[in-house]
Amino acid sequence: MIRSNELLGPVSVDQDTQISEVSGAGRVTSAYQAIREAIRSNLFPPGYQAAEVEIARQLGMSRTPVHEAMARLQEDGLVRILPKKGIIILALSAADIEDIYEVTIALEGAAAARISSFPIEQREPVIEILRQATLAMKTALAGGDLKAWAQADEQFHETLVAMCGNRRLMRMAGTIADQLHRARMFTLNLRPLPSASSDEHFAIISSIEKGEAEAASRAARRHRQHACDQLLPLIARLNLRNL
Amino acid sequence: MIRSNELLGPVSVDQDTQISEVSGAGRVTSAYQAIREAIRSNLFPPGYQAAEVEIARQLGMSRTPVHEAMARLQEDGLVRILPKKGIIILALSAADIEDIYEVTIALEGAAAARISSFPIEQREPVIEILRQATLAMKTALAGGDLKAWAQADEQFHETLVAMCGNRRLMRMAGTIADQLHRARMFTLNLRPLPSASSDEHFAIISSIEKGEAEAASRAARRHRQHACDQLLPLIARLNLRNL
DNA sequence: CCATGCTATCTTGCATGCAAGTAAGAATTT
DNA sequence: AAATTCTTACTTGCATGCAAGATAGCATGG
Repeated sequence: MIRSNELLGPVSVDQDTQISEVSGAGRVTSAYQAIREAIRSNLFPPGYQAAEVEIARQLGMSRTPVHEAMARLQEDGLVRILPKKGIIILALSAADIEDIYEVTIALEGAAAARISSFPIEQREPVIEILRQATLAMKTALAGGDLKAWAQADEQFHETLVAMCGNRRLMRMAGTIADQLHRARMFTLNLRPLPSASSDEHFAIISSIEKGEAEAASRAARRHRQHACDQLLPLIARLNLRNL
Repeated sequence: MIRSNELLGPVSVDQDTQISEVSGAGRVTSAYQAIREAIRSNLFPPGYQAAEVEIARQLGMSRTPVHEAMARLQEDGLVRILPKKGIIILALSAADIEDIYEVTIALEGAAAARISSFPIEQREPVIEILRQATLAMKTALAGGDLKAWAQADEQFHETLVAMCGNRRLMRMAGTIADQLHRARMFTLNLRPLPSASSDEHFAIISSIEKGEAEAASRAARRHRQHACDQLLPLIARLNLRNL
């Protein structure tokens, strides 16, 4: 059983092992974001078993906010609360990834469609950001900087949902996007160079520019579907469980 | 300001005003479901201002589970927690309805596509349920029983997402569907008879039966889009704020 | 040596207590 | 009478206390 001390530092410096606190609205939000980031960045890897009181200590707060944050994280599908036993960071199975992609495909498709139906003066700045991000992808790929490529790619997709104006969609997509992040980072250097991505992005941008909502939706969905089709066999073949 | 006593009963029987408790996993879930149902059924109408302690009393539990349930309900967009002031049941604006429909359209489209890609032996029973629900809609409509029609319609859509096998999608769609429920019930007798719905449902069923995922997705999306296009002008025209 | 039962400990679930912030209304002043 | 200040009651946010369940390890009996 993996315990916190083995991962966050030796016992002797236990008093110092604190994950960075995020100042925000309340302690619950603070805990939620901090834990989430810890999971996203793999500081809390899948299988990591934590106790509320331990995380609370690391965050410098009582169990209550951590308890509430964990409930939210379980809702998000990131952790599993085993009653009277503890909290375990969940791994993502291949089936999970497929489900997550399916939802992402649906939501991003809707976001692309919505942006396409904006008036031109509202579409213009969005298109500019999307284009910049895609160009950054191209240059990063040309320079062999996969990490920069991934970052630019994420910015493209984040922009797509962040700019669509539908808050519920944004929240849902955001929640789900974090879960993909880990899987994508893990397989980043394992998969073939994603050279087609830029073109697919440009296809999405082009449809948005022309105001063709249905085409933009389809292009966005096709793009994510391709990514999913590339990622899934990799995970299955390598029998990657720790995502 | 609307207070609980005015809505849930006179003061003299305060000790008896309890909203039905749902036995389940824990008190948090119990509170969540009970409050959610109270909102859904308009027992807690929009604008209703509640205090944690009051609801806790009605549910026969302490503030803590109610507090956590309320946090979830705020996440769901059903209530707003005003710090140090109270909890207010939110109304749905026309823009909210539009956003909700947009997400529903995306998710149900994905669900329909997924079901279409099932092997035939798995598709068969789903199709049967969908067909039954649609037939029930037809007979209800013929008999002028709008309430039965709405129930059958909801069953159709619930089945679509419940059977798709993607839990994340199910949860998201479920959360959002509840928010539509109120609006649909309010406008049920105000809108023209939804005679086209059955045919659109049959179109969805047909595509699923043929295993045409993309067609099923499109049919499902078009159907919900039509419903949205019918509902929104009504809400705007009647200046309905209390949804 | 192995199996079985017991105990000590660790876990969450929830109730309660306390602090801090808000608003409404009473009391006071102009 | 009107405006202003102060008090008081009520709200959530969070810490803490306590109970109940689960587990691991030890002791005990075979």
